[in-house]
Amino acid sequence: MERIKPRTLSGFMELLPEKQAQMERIMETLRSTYSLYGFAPLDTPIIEASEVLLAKGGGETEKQIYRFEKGDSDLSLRFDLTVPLAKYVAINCGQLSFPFRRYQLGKVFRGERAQRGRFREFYQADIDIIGDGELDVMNEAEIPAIIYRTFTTLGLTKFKIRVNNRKVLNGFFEILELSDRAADIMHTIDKLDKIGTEKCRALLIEGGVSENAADEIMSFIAINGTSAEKLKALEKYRNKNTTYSKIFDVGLKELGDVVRHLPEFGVPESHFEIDLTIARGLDYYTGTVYETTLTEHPEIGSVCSGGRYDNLAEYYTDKKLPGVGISIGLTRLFFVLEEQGMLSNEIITSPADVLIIPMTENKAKAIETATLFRENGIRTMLYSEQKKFKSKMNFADKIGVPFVVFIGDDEIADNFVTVKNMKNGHQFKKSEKMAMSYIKGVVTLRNNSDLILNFVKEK
RNA sequence: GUGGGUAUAGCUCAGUUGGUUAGAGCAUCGGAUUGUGGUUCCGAGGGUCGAGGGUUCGAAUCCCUUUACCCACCCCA
Repeated sequence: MERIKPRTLSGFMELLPEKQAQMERIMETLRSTYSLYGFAPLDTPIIEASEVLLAKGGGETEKQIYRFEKGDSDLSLRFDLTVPLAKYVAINCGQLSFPFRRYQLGKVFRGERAQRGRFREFYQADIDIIGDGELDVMNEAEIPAIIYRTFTTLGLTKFKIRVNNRKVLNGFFEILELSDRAADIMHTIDKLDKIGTEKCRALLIEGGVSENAADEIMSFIAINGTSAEKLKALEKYRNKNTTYSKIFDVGLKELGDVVRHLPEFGVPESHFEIDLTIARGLDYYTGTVYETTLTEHPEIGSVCSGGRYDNLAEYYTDKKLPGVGISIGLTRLFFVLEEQGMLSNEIITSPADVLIIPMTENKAKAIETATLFRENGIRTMLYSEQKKFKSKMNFADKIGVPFVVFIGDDEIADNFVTVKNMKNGHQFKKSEKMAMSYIKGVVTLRNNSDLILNFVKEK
């Protein structure tokens, strides 16, 4: 028989059981943290009608989307969780209570070329708050608090949430009479970090911006200092918008409000900053935008970003649904943590808390003990294979199970079980029930004290 | 989509100017050792050298084509 060489597609992450256990633990942490802020869980299909996903049309999305036909149906794999949310809210808005807060962990797909830290299938962990017609700016200040708590709960300390406001940028461009080029300019300054000021200025001029305007832009985004100092420096652009909307002034007030409330929400000054170069590629953002990077690993890019949008579902409904949300690139985050050796090896990755090894043909007591353990919440594996003793112990070692229970003829005759602590090798005889409560106690203690990550290598 | 690199055992890789039967470490399996593991020792299995073509007496090695993967750009989480 000709065998086919098994392979996993490039850009698709597949983990061994131990790593998967760590991944699942991180996902649990995200879910519980999101829940703390009153977000409800949501799940939507991975496949949608292409016309729904591509309602906005054009651009990178169309190039990168996985699209196929099944019968007469034109179908696509979702490339983010925001568009499916828009669809969901448009369909169900009559039955939802607004502001609607939902979180969603799910796989998304992008048919771009894979590279370091960039995947074609990856998890996003999104939260969004959707308002009915209106949504207070306070929600925009709450979002970074959730990012902060999520990351610190995971055990991360070295990250920075960078905040900006699109209205500030758009208002500024309006002052320079460059509104028609706003998207291009934002795109260019967004790359400042990567390409440097010289090249950034050159690109602006190349894009048709006058030298004077380019210098204005460069000095605008070069504003530095603390958040308070930046806000103060921005005051000099106030009242310069000629149009009725006064968009810069509105944006500046929003940015000030957000920044002022962040410490009240529990985000320390050290972990956020105003960064006037943050623009975000997606053009539906209209207000506050966020980007979070690991300060020790800037090369990997943003691991969490998002922002405020005014009209989530405009392609599906007349209803005006403003919102704010962020997305954590979970697969990328996990990839960095794994690569940097930051994933704790203290975490329990064993699929079981105890392995019961029958030492005799008479398996009844072993099975009964397994049943008793399971009824009491102990993750129990029963080793049924007819292998040599050494093989059985090797198996116990490999899965990293903390306890082994032997049940042989002696145990059956005198009605006890032999419990062995695999960490220190200690071994003792106990009644089934005593063994059960002993193991349960130790396991519970370990679970609660477990850290997900260790940062020994964080300098 | 654009540019560069790599491809030899399950994994990480050696393999000389082209020359006998292509090697190592790790992993796997068996034995030393049938109620006490991680160590050690001994042994075994495992390869159409990515695929196709060419040059040559002879190709893992040189040439061409192709595919896959990796890195970077674009873009993004």
